[in-house]
Amino acid sequence: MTESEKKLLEAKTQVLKALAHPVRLWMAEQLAEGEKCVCEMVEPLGLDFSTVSKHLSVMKQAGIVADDKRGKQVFYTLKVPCILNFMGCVEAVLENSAKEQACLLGK
Amino acid sequence: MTESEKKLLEAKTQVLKALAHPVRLWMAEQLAEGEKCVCEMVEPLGLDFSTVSKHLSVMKQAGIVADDKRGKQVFYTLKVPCILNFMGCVEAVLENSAKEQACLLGK
DNA sequence: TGTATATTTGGCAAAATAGCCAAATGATGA
DNA sequence: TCATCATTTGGCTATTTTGCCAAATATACA
Repeated sequence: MTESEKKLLEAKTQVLKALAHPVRLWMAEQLAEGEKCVCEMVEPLGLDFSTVSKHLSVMKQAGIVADDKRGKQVFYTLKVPCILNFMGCVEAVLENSAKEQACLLGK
Repeated sequence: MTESEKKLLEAKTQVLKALAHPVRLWMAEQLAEGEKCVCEMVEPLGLDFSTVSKHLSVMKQAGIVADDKRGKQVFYTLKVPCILNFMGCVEAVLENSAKEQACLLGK
């Protein structure tokens, strides 16, 4: 593996990591429906404001979301909706696993 | 957020986490080209046999690979090729970020 | 200018993850 | 059966990630 292949791999990984957390995945799903400000996400998540902000900054760093400051609030949008197409695949994995589980139990 | 929504979110996250590591992503890409035994991946990665095995077990647990023991070797296959469609989206994110970076530097 | 509101940043402790080594398991063939 | 090879598991430390608190920033408005 060359150094540049390694670099590319790390870069891709960073994007994946930005989604690979329950809070951030939830945020991505929320943002898929339209922009939201930080304050709108704090309460449903039941987390500290600073924690929510940090999660959003991880996603921003990864290039998945964009922020837009308007007045006192900051609105986030999903930059790459194709990310959510992927969730169909992830759900297929889960259904598959559930089926296998059921099959094992049936024996 | 209900308890079952939380459960679903965690399950999806587990699938994403299984890909969100350079070593595991590399493995997934390799397996996309066809089955491989553990021993074939150890050397290119330059990691301990046990480390490679553990990474594969994370992916197996997540339901994205299957293992098949034949003789002394264990062969792994990618169960869900749609996972790699997603990488197109991830690459789009990276290109986007690169473009923005270039734009900022150009100013 | 001062105050209140929304958000980010720095710092810290707790939890999760990664990778190595050594030991255990499992299959093959002498 | 014994020795060997491929792999997995257990256990340990080092690193990374998470989430809270407190403090800093930024904006609007009195």
